[in-house]
Amino acid sequence: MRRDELLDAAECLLTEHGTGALTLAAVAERAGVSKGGLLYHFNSKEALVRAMIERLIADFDRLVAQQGHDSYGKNYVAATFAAVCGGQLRRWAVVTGAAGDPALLAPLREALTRWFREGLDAEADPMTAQVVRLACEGLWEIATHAPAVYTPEQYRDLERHLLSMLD
Amino acid sequence: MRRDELLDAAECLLTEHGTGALTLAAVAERAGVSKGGLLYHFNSKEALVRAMIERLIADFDRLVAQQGHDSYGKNYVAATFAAVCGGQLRRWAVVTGAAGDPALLAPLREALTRWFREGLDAEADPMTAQVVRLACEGLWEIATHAPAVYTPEQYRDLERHLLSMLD
DNA sequence: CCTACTGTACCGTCCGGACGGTACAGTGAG
DNA sequence: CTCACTGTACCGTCCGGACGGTACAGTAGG
Repeated sequence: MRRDELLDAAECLLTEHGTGALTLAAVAERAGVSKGGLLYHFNSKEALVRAMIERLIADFDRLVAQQGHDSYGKNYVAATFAAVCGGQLRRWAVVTGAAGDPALLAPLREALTRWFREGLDAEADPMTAQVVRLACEGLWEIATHAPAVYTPEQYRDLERHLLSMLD
Repeated sequence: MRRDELLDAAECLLTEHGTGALTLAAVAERAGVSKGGLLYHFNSKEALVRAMIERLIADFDRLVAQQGHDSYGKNYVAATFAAVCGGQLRRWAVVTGAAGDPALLAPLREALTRWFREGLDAEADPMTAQVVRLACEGLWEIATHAPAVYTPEQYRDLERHLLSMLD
């Protein structure tokens, strides 16, 4: 699908040069496509950003589902580390892209609420489970903005520790 | 200081209508000032955003220093909850404003690293201390994007719990 | 007389979006 | 086999508008 390559190009621009660089012309050039070609797939800039948000949510849901633990909470932790350590840090970038118009963030807000509530009743210690999920959120922030804070080994230790907190 | 009112106006626009609404004309109008008057204080849009970032960092540092606990970690937790529960959620908005150019975020990245490392050696259980700080980061995210997740009482419980984790 | 503005008029640039046209790979009728 | 037609995937150009920034004349307060 050429569509995905266009979304990739948009994400790259966002992560590398910020929202100011996210123009239709720049995305098109990055993807090796003309501006007209880009607008064929996404008939407005808003549609492009919306698609980025939707793909982001779908990808993470898929990642959670792929983990093989025995609770949603643990799968969520594992998916977070898989994404963060795998260098898939586009989340922040995509979100800033959508920050131009708060309405575009609505699907993400909804997803965030879902990620936070799902399977919480099944947890043995709800308070600890919440702390773990909050820590996962925080991890995104740190990995994106202050990656020097943790080494790969520390990430592994942290993951193990968070998973053990859910036992 | 009139300068602060201008920064307030810019933050309001950012939180309410997103980065797309942050134009010099709009900020001036919101603050009841002419565009010329705004440019008298901040001679470019970049300078305005930079000032917002700097004020954000300085304010949070002050808030941490105002807390009366016996460790930096606890003061950090208390300051986070004070800011989040007090409705001071401009952090996210300000950051998106600066996301137009990643270079503007450098001071914030530095502050984030500092907030994360300061007093970590003095903690009895470093791993737990890190989890607590990560959870604080996550709290910003949740409070900003999914405020319905927690009631005021849950915030209080969560704060008490995080503080107790540092004992 | 200086500081802190106001107000207006304006410029150059950039950006989103619209539009018309092109190439080409099917596909189904006869 | 072929001709007509359809849908997909683009290209190149153009325009209106918004935005950042400049310039400058004026003014009210201390």
